[in-house]
Amino acid sequence: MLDLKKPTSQQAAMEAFFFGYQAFTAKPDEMLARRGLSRVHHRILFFIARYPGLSMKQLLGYLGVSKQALNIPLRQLLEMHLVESLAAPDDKRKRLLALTDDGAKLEQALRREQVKLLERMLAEAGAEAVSSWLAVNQRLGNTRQVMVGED
Amino acid sequence: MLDLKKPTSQQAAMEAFFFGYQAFTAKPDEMLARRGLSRVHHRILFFIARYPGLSMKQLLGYLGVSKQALNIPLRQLLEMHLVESLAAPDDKRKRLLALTDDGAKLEQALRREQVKLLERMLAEAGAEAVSSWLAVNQRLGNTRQVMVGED
DNA sequence: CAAATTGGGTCAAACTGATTGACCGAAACT
DNA sequence: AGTTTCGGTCAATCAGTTTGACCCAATTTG
Repeated sequence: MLDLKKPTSQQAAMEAFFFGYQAFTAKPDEMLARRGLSRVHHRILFFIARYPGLSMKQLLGYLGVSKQALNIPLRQLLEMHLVESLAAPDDKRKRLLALTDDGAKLEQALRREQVKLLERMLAEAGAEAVSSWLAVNQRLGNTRQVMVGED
Repeated sequence: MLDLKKPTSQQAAMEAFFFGYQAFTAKPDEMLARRGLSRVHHRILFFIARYPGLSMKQLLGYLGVSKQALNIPLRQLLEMHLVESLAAPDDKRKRLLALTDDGAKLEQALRREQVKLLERMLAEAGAEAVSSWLAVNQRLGNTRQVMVGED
C-alpha cells in the first residue's frame, strides 16, 4: 500500500524511480558502449527518430544542453553515417536531421530492448498498470514546462 | 491507449520516462545547487536516510560508483556536518553513516519537493495510478539485479 | 600466532562530458 | 543596408569519474 505521508513510502517511491530508470537504460547503454557510444548518442538518435526532420535548435531544446555539448556527439553520428542533415528547403540556414538506414536500425535495436522490459511489465503487472505508469510519467514531464518554461 | 507494438507508443513511453525523471529531480537539483551540491550529494543523503547506519561498502553498492568517486562528495557532506560516520561497534573497520540533524533536514526538504509532485499526480491521476506507477518502477528496478548481479 | 583478507582512505593521472565565451558565415528578416 | 537567427567551431576550463597504486587498521583464516 502506498501512503505518501509515510517517509518510508516516499523513499520507496524515489528509490524505485531511481533504480527503475537505471534498469531501463542499462541494456541500451551496454549496446552503445560496444560501438563507443553513450547515453547522449542514444538521446540524439531517439529524438531524431521521434521527430524526424527536426532542426538543431529543436533538438537542443529537447536535450537541454549547450550547442557545443551537442556538437561533438552529433558529429560522430554524422561521421558514422547514422544520422544525416540536410538544409531545410524553406530556410536554408536550418539543417533538418534524419536517421540513415543504419541509424534507424540502431535506434530500433536500442528501443526494442526497452520495449522488451515494458512487455515484461505488461505481463507481470498488467496493461492497466503500465498505462498508469505511462500516464503518471507524462504528467510528471508536463510539470517540467511549468518550471523551466517552454521557449 | 497504449499499444506497445506501435513505434509511436513505444517512443511516447520512453520520452515520458525521460522527461518525467528530469522533472522529478529538477527542483531538488535547484535547491542543491544553491548550496554548491549536486545530484550525487542528493543520492548519498537519500540512501543514508533510507538505510541509516549503512556502511561505505553498501552505499557504494547502491550508487554503483567507485570508492574514489564517492570519496570527494561524501567528504564534503562530512565537512558540512550533514553526514557523520562512526566506527561500527562490532567491526571497527566499518564506518556507519548517518545524517546529522542538519543533514536530515536537508534530505527532508529535498524529499518534500518530490513528494509534492507525487501528491499532484495523486490528485490528477488518482491513487490507483500512482500505485501502479510505483509498482512498475519497482519491477523495472528488480530486473536490474538479474543483469548486474546483486553482490 | 603469522599471514591473508577486508573496509576504508588517499594520491595521481587520465578521460569524458559539459560549460562559457568568443568568433564566423550564410541566410533571413526589417 | 543592418540586424537577427541558425548553425558550426575553437579554446579554456570545470566537474565527475575511472583506474591504479599505495597505505593503515581491524578482522579472519590457516
